[in-house]
Amino acid sequence: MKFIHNIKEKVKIAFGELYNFDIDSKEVLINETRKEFDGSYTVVLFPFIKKAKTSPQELGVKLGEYLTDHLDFVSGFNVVKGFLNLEFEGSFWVEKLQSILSSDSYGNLPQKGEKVLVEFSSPNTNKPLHLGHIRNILLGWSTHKILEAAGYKTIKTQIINDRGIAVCKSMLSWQLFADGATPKTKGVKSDHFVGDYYVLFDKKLNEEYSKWQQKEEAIDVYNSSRKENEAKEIFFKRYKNTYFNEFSDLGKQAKAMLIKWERNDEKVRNLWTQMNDWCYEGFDATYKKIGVDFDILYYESDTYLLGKKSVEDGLSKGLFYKKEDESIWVDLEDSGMDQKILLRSDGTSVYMTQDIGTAQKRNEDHHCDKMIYVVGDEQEYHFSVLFEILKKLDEPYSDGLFHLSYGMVDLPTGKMKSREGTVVDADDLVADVIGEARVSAEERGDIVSFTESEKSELYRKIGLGALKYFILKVDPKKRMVFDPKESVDMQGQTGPYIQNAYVRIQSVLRKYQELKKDIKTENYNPEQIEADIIQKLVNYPNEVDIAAASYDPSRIATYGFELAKMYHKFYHDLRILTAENDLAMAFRIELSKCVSKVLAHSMDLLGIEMPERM
RNA sequence: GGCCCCGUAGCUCAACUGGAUAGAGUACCUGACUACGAAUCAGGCGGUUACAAGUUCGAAUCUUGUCGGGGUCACCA
Repeated sequence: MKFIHNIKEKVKIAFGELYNFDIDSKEVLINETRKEFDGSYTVVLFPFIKKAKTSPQELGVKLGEYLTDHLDFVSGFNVVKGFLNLEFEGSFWVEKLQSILSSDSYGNLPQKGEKVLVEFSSPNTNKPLHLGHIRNILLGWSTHKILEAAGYKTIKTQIINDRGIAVCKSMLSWQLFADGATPKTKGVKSDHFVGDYYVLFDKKLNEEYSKWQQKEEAIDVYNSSRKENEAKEIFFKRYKNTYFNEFSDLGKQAKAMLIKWERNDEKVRNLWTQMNDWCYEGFDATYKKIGVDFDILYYESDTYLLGKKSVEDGLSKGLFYKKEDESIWVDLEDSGMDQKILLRSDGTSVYMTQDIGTAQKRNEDHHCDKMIYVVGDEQEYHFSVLFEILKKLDEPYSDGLFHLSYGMVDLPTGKMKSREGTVVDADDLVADVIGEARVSAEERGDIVSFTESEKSELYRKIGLGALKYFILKVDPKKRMVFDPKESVDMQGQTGPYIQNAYVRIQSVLRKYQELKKDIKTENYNPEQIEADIIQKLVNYPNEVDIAAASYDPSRIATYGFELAKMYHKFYHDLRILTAENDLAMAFRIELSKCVSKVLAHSMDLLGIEMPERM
């Protein structure tokens, strides 16, 4: 977008020459002209009318004349209120198209020489992935693609929560109730198999809890700990966690198992390895289906002891403090936060300790300039605290930390609640969208020549294209409603709509191959819609840059739709292979090629693949 | 209750970070295939940007207050 910069510079010079005042060229605001007016780009004049001591109209005309005279690509102008609309030479757009066409990496920005680590997904190994993970995974994947395009080196990682009481629940449940069953003997996908025992644990615990509530012990607890007027039901709902920790037999067993795990008990460790392997096998299948992978994995079982040393170091430097009971804390009240515990009184670590250690380990491993954490917005406070602590510790990467916080995914019926069984399973979801794509594709019947495996590959591309677009088009930080019916729509602002624009172009290009004409297009004078499309194409690198800087894939999603929409209109209004003359045909082929390149590039940034036919 | 985020067409989302008459999709109504692919295109309907005040040339966007929704305030992760 160098020419935008040139315009700004010329505006600065013009103000000096015409009105004798000086500005910074950065103060000049240039927008794309709204489509109800003539012109391509618009200079906003309001900020300068005081200094110019004239009316917006006169300033606009003077400046417009100056720019038309001094910039060869400006062919004319019009002034509406305080807006100077600049009209561009057709040859300018034709040249721009040529330069996009000849670039084989259009949309990839120059290398920035920085390395960024992107953490996403990060599941627990006690149940399969669900819709919430899907939003996380798609955002993380897309963010890494966008950063790569923007010139960063990236490392995709996750922290796998493979230990702790939740994992022990599944393990214990399997040990008590499975009677040696395996995913194979049950014929169930292996991560779902593990999840089933997690659910079963909760069921058994509830049974145990209900029985306990009849006992005298429970009634004593109720009478002594309830709030005023609190009904039994409500009290016991609230009390469940305490029950688990203090009275439950299953709870005792699970906690005993956790302790054995920490002591490296061979039997427990073997069971743990087995069940985690089942999870990983299932997760990998899901990742593969979605089309994502990771460069390096971190496991909580390896990292949960990290960070202690830094806390001790921080303590000796006086950054942290120790209470009488030997627990270690940090005081962040100067930064508007609380006091936070970093090490328990018994010397064991907490979540925060671990995250400090993990960040340091990652930096030692990869020397990152930035680290992006894709984690739901319920952990915003945790990450502001973490980042503040890392700053206090003077970590070299601490200015490059970012919590890519995204809103929860709701269903039309409300929140997803695992207890109420309304959680949308990731594998089911993926299977549904692919199934829906099959139905739509078969209705259209343009794929009879496809083999079975080509067909299923196509359904996968279309179904996932619909799903991914549906989720990524929403601004990450906003909570979103996921309507399963709308997520499989293939018309309107959807992934398949964009894929369809691409497919149409491929079809035209295939036919053009047979004609094989070689015509120079530099003398072509583009139609309005053609110039508009080129303007859109020219803006693409800028969009990539902004999306990278704001970690926001939804910008790319919107861009892709707008470009596809313009192309569909162009395709409808103008003829390509049967154009008025060979010059127009050649130009429109070039334009189509460029559009298909940018569509494919932008959708690739979202993890959406383009079929050649559909 | 303290702090943080959000509130835009019936529904799902935009609005280049303070710029023009707030735009798309969907749903509903209408028109365009003996067209290079109709998963398309064109038109209609739909808004006091939750409400109120303020800041200025100009506010969905910034400030304050009210109402409504969510999150978070563990020696859990």
